[in-house]
Order: sequence, then C-alpha cells, then structure tokens
Amino acid sequence: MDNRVVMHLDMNSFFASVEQSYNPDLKGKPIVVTGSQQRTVILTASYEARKFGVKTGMMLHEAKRLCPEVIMVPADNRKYTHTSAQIMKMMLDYTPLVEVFSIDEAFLDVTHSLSIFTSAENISYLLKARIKHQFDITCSIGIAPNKLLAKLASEMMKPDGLTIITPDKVSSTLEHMPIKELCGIGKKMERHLNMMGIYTCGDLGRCDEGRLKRKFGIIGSRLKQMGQGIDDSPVIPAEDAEEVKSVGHSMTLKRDISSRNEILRYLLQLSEMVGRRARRCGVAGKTVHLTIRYADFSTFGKQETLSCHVNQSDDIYQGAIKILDSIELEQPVRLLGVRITNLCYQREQLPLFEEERRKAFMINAMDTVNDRFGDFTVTYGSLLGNNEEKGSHVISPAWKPEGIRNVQVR
DNA sequence: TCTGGGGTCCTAGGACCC
DNA sequence: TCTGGGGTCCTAGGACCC
Repeated sequence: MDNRVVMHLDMNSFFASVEQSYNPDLKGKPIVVTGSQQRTVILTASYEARKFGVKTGMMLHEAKRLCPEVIMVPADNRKYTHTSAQIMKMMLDYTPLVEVFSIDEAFLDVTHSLSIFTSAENISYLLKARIKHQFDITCSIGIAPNKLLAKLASEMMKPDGLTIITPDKVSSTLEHMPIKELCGIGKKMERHLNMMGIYTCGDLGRCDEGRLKRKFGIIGSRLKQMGQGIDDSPVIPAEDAEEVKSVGHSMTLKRDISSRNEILRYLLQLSEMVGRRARRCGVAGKTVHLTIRYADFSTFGKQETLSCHVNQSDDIYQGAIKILDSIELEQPVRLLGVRITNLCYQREQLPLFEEERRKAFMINAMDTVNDRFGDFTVTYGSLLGNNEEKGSHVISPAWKPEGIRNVQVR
C-alpha cells in the first residue's frame, strides 16, 4: 500500500486570494474576508494581513487593532465555489483519483500517472503554474506515500510551498515533529498525550500500543500508526464517496432573542433551508436535531426521532417546534440550528393522494425557483419579515464544491 | 462590536426485544 | 424474589476537521 505517491494540495488563504484575484486593487494589501453578518469572525486573512498577526477566527476589532489599515471584504460564496470547482476539475487532468477534502484542499493519488508525467514533482509544478496563471492563486503541495504524510508535508511550507517526504525520509521527518501537526490530533488529544510524556510523532510511534489502547480505547493503535507515519486510507474520488449522513443549518442571530415567536420564525427559515437542500439531494431524515446556543455561549442540542422520514420543510419545522416545546429556555438565545440525520435516499415517486400531489408539486416549483434565483426568492409568508437574514449565512471554509457529494438516487 | 458554520466519528447509558 | 446476555435503536455530548 505504501508504494503509492499521494499529493495534498492546499490553496493559500483561499477566500482572500480569490478576492484579490477578482479585484486587483486588493492585491498586495492586508485584507480579511468576513461573514456578512455583524456578529462574525475572520474567515480568511491574506498573507499581507497575517504578517500583522491577523488570523482566522479572530474578531474584527481585534484585527483592526493589530492592523489598522486592514480591508474587510464580506464573503461571496459564489466566487469561491466557482473558482474551487474549476481548480478541482483541473486536477482531473493528472489523475482520476482526486478527493475533494474541502473547498480549498484536495488529495490526488498520482501513483499511476507517473509514467505519463514523469514525477509527482513535475505534476506539482504544472498544477501550480496553471492555478497561478489562471486564477493568480498560489498553493502549497505535499507529496508523500500516503494521505496523512502528504497533508503534513503540505503544511510544512506556506505559502507557495512544495514539500516531498520520500519513504526513506519518513522517520527522520516525524522524529521531532510535534504531534499536533498530525491531522486528527487536536488540542485535547495533544494535552492527553503530553501528560503521558508524548510530545513528538517520534514519541508517539515508539509508545507501547497497549498503553495507548488502555488510555484511548479503539483509536489507541491508530494513534501509534500515525506516529509512525502509517496510513492506508485510500484517496476516494467523488463518485465513490460515501453518502452524506446529515443535513443541517445553523445561524447566529443578529441579537440574542427570547420571544418564542421570533425563535419560531428562525426555526421555520432554518427548516426551509434544510428541507430544500435535502429535497434537492433526494434525502429525507428520520431524526430532527435542534441546537441552541445561549447568550453565554453554552450550547446544547436535543433530538427527536419521528415515525417516518421527512424532507418537507413543514415536517422538519414541526419536529423542531416539538423539541423547542420540550425545553425550558434559561437564557436569551444566540444561535439556532436545525439538522436532520438518520437519512434515507429516496427515489422520486408520486404521492398517492391528490392533496399530497398538489403539495408536492408546489414544493417542487418553489425549489426550482429558489435553485435558479437564490434562497428565499419564493418562500413562506411568515418569513417575509425576516428579510434581513436573506442569504446571510456564510459558506464554511470546509464547503465541498458539489454541496452534498455523490448523492445516489436508488 | 465577544467568540461562524457544516460536517463526521466515537462513547456511554437506557429502552426494548428475543 | 432470579442479578443472563446479545443486538438494536435512541439520546446526549465531546473531539475533531475544514
């Protein structure tokens, strides 16, 4: 398995780079891309802004303090999805095995492309040049025998890097590498491992497997392998990707609210967003989840499993109401989220009864309009007062170009 | 001007059934 | 007056990724 040659490509400060490429006035300047709402954080900072210490996740005033001349640009989903899709497509020129990992990251298994393109290094230069030429965006590329190491490698030089970890360099590269650099080891895991005296990948790879298993259970042996740079997971192209397991939306409200009626309006809107996406993808969920974040940022969720699968907005909404009514709100609400899970993939079928058929037809027509002209062009009457929220949800940096990937209608 | 949004996977306990 | 045991579904919450 480790005779593979895997590449990981990571677009450098993607959102900011796209904005700079669309608007030359922004080139070479410290810019940050933010959400369109007032209560937002920095989604991406250009490298010019990063020099001042401005980072993703930071609040706007903090960025202003660090870099007074910083330019704020509200996020524009369409630009990023459009650009991303084109770049991902470009990668298919070098191998059919392209796994879209997020809007700005992808894995490529180029093992069987080397006879045509000589080397992975060569493919990297070709891709870098094309992306730079066509979009004026730089990327960092890692080349290694597997995904874990390729991802690690691409992080090692930014921006515009190219890092190659050949099989004979794996152990020397990992020896002093902090464990947190491994994809899958976050803050908490790092802390636990540190308490066991494990700081580097070298430490982790040498650790007694039994000890890791006793502490972490089933993932203990996986951790040891990660420390050794072992990873057999294949690069999975979109057409082989697993079916999506949940569909949800959440939003931080413009201000904290307590009124049940106001909450209901947001829940209807969220249910409509979830339902529409689910219907478009031909999925329906049996379980509805409601997420609530209070003013003090404490967050909890409650779920309810229904007697059948639903994807009509009103059914999702009713589920959310039922959950809401089982909760005693303790504080004003800051964020609301609605999600469906327990999904099944539906084949389109005509409802049996005339009444149902009419309803289905109307919903279908509504979806068509919304798909073409954007969210909430046509929607329920009670949402009309919510216009300030129209189209306000910000795309996540982890967005996948196909939206829900690989929906197979059976 | 306090702190975004969309996901996956794992654990642990309880209900319920055979 | 009895305390097994496996399997599945459900709920809640946490860690992690982008």
